[in-house]
Amino acid sequence: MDDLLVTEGRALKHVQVREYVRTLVTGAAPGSPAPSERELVHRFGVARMTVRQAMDALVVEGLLERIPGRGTFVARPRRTASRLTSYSEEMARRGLLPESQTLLARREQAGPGVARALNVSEGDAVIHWRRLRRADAQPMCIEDAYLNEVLIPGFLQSGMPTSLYDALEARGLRPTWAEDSINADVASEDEAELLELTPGASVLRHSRRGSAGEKVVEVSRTVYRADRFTMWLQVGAES
Amino acid sequence: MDDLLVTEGRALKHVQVREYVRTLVTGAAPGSPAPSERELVHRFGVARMTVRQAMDALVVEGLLERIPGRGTFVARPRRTASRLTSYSEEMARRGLLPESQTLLARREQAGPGVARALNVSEGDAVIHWRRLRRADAQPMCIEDAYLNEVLIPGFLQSGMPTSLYDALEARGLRPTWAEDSINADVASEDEAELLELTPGASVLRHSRRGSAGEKVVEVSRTVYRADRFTMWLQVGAES
DNA sequence: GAGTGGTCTAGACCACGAT
DNA sequence: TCGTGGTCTAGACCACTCT
Repeated sequence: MDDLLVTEGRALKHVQVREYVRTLVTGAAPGSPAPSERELVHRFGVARMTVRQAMDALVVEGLLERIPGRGTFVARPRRTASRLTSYSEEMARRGLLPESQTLLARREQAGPGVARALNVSEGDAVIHWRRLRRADAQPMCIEDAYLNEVLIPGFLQSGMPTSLYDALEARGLRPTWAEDSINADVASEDEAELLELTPGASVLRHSRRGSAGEKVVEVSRTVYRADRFTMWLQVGAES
Repeated sequence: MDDLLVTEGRALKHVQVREYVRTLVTGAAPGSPAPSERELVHRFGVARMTVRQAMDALVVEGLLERIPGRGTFVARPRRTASRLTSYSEEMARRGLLPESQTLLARREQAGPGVARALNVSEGDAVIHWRRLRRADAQPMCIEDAYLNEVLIPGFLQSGMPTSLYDALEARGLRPTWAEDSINADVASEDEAELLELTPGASVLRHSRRGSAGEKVVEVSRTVYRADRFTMWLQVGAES
């Protein structure tokens, strides 16, 4: 939120110092020295506590590392839990070309399960979006996404986007938090036909409840061809 | 109030204030007010910047939340990515009784795949621990864990623990970071026999590379009965 | 108007690392 | 010895909330 003030001419001093140091430091190799606190005091004509406030923020961010008696240095990037990735991003990471074919996109009344997951009342309007997704032209998965229409009015009318997560991000609603469940199963007849499998072939089922802040924005169920898809994830955080 | 501080002979002032506030605040309901900064200034006879340093630390920890013009309050606990949980913890969470039967526990020479994953050289000594794991007396999964023997000397001789993660934790090596891969498959004949399945039944395969700090401490492959196991996980972090 | 947190100053002394 | 970050002081003004 402080960042918003940078565009204004009257940015807070500690923000000015922080952003100045950030530009110096982004892209620099881990271990490179940052300016010393006293150097920044002279450069900006501010008190040392102000400089420390600026540097503190960057240290908390994980961008800088202080070493008493030596100085302040660019920190080695910390490993943290994965950002939630969209299907497009996932496939791009694997070097595959993602494609999507909308099978269904309409308003529905929320059933009991979807209503509970989306934190809405049964019968409330939700958007149901079903897509067959391919990678390098081969069927990969079928995804049923349910969205809370109250949060994204006019979504269906605005033309369906390529990437759901990009569309949500444009509205400030990209999920940053998700509860997932994953299990192994076999394909139903309908699924097998769409995925070009024989019924009974192995599939991976993935359910997600994705939230942005306090709001549940997405509930989805995806069924993947097990022979083409292995889920990768990183969990935990470096101490 | 001084009573709390007696344990520390020469604690730093901001640490004294921080720990005093922490004791007041732990267990308090989210939204409860913390002492105001000026109140702490008077109580401890310190400068306000010192109090702010103390409170800043608790805010960064996620314990407190500042609301300008109103005060400082106990924060609602933040959602963060799951701690890495052991099998025992996972089953306990589901209300099931975990059991483990060691099928194999010995030193081996690392093969190419395990060596690469564990960051050791091919042929280095590794510990291979294979267990059949049950939940409420029913077969649940087979786990093959590989451990870097250099990090845990005497592990095999010390008697096998019930929980690998507890044993690693006792050595300061509990993984806090993992790279996982998950896919769906069918049981092999050997797996089917141990898991009391028919060959070809659905299973969930889970591979993990778990690290503590910079060290890779655990590489494991686990095969779960799909009819009894659904993986749950939480990803991302609240913004 | 009183109280709160947010920002900021202009100094100070300390422990520690490098030279 | 000199420079570094770590700690600390005793004030100040601001914007904001609550009553």
